[in-house]
Amino acid sequence: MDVIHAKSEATAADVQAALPKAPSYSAVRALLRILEEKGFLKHREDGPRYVFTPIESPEHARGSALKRVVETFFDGSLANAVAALVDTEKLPPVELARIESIIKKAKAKQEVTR
Amino acid sequence: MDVIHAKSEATAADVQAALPKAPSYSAVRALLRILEEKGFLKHREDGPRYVFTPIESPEHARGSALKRVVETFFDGSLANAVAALVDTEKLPPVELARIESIIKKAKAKQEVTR
DNA sequence: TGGCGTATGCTAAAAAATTAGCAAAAGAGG
DNA sequence: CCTCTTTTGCTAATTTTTTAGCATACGCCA
Repeated sequence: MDVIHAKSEATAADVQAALPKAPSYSAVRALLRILEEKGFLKHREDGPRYVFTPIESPEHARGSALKRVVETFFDGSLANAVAALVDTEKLPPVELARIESIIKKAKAKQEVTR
Repeated sequence: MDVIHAKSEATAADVQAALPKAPSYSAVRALLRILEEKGFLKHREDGPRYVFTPIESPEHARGSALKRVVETFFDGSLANAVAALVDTEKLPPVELARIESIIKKAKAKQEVTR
């Protein structure tokens, strides 16, 4: 699932290649079929092969994946999460600047609404 | 797994209760046993019951879970992720302030090192 | 157009997860 | 001390996932 979200779309071979502990090709194909039956994926035919895409919109998938991690591991606090990543990774200055600017905008918006 | 990370420790009943689409109690017990065999969990006995805890440290689990989501869904950019959450949720001002302060500190640190 | 590589459809078998259920042990509370 | 509840140990059956493999279809390219 995540593989397909990450790539937007993928074939059975793509999924298998992207998986670190890849099961057999047969298993991947079966799984994709099942995920489609369950309504998580759809496929279109591209020449000889099936290209699978998620049903869930990227925006929604992103939001819920991130929210879940923040709630599960960071006590629901985005600040905690940011702190962890800032600590671990050396974020490029551009990233820092962007985050800063996002926060500023959010604060400004709240000022207005208040 | 995530349930146990979220709670730091949990019994079979805890896990089942925390799971939205909970399988049977038997399945939960079996799964915990398997996860322990595979080296993801350990347990201690607390009176009559087993209390399971993760092998992986909370810090490490947090870091990799977050990093995975950021890479899978946000193109590796923490800024993108922050933007998404800021958009979706109305973050409390305290959170915004904390993030801002974290970023400032990170920038300061980079200045020095440069 | 003929051959080659790749993908699917399908089937059957093997492995793993899920389930149910009962006996036994431990703690709690009267 | 006895009973009730909770939880594990264990077993057996069912369901689901994973696997292998073959026939068939499609596209590519010499």
